[in-house]
Amino acid sequence: MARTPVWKSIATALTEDIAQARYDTGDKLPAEAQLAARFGVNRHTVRRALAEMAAGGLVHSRRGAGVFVAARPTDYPIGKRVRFHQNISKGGQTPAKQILTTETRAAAEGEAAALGLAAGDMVHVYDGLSLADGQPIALFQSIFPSDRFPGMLETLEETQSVTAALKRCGIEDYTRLETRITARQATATQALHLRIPEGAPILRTTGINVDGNGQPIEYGRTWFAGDRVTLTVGGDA
Amino acid sequence: MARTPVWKSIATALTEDIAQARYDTGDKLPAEAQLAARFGVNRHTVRRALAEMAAGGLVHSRRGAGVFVAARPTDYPIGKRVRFHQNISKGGQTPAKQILTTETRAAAEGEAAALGLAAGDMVHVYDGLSLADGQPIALFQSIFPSDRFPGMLETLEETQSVTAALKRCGIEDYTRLETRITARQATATQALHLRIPEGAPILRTTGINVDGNGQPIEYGRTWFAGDRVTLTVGGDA
DNA sequence: TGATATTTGTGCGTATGTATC
DNA sequence: AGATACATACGCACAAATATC
Repeated sequence: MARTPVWKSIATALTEDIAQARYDTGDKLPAEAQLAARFGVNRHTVRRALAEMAAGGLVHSRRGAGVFVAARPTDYPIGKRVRFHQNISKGGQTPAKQILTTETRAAAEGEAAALGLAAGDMVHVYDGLSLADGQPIALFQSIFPSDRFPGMLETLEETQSVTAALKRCGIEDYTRLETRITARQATATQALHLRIPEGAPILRTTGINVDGNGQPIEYGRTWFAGDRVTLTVGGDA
Repeated sequence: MARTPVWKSIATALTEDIAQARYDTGDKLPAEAQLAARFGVNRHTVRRALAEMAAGGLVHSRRGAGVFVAARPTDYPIGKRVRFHQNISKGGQTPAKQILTTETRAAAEGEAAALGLAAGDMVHVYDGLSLADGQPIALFQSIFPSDRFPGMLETLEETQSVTAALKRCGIEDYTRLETRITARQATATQALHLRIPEGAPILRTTGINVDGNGQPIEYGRTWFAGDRVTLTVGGDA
């Protein structure tokens, strides 16, 4: 078996340092020469690690000045009420969304099952990109029964907010039944959107949101950039 | 109503076979030609069924080798009470643990902070491997304040159970404060223990367990093989 | 303002192990 | 087995941008 490249372990070590807030956002990392000394390697090897982290958007360097922490991993609470806008704002970051596609089509088998629909029933599909402080955090796909929310897509394109769109459809509140989490590797398209290297770790969550009567109203899948997000369970859930 | 396609019934028949453990994980299914004979259909029809199952992740095929039963992802509930033995048994699988190392040493900075200790206080460290149905699913490290649980390591080595060891130390119940989840890539050593390719996606969770008075008693980190585990939040949490 | 030290960016050369043809 | 390509890692030198006194 091939052993892990030194530059990769250095990258994870530094990533860990940043995640554990040993370096804060905006802080300058030690100079490359110092890091090379600390890890006992050549400066090139440190540079390879920093390049990887820069590709992931974790740091950025300024010639003559130093290497700076671009972003600390965002905390994203998972619980009964999952609201993107709230989650990001509460962490002191600025949330934003980009619509990739919206369409209305027949539900696939798994989608229909999740929403309690019959196979072939129509659904609204909302593909998008979530950002925090301008940096892409996650790709998501939200699926709604179109029977129940006929004119929903227009509101969604206006406000980009699931909560707002559902509210206009008469849903005052909704809660998350269950969230399922697995780890995957980024495909080429995912990597492109999230601006991470291909094959980088991805947190995939799937969840079903229900209205007050326990009726499923949204089947959502989200692919988080693993380096930039920490999902949290409990605490304030 | 159109009657179900033949390929679909074949897919469900084979899925049933796998669910009833007639074929175990990792087993090779009979060759497509043999399956075609068994079901009395053309090989193309069998292939359509296998394609559906492969899309669902149930099997995967290797050209020239055969079609193999993919490991069924283990559901692992994350919530207030996280118990490895319970979690695995409830899913109908057989839990097991392997001790890798146990030691008592001074706490690192982050560990001390998590447990509410002073820097340099002594802690018990328990490194191990968790298995379900004989297949490794996670590496873990549990850290306990040694002041409070002096003779804990012996019990731990006997029973391999955190819950049992804590019980013998007078802790009847404990709950999880918060769980933090990120995605990483497997290092060489992790890959070796978990028997996954290096760089494969890993789910890393960190959590703090507290006693009835909210006093931290365990700081635990776990690295799940992302392909083999689905963390679930809510539902029965 | 201006000289100087620091720090990143770039280029070239060398060596080694691994995978592939 | 041999040839070839590729990734990793080290070492040295210098250019360019920035910080500091």
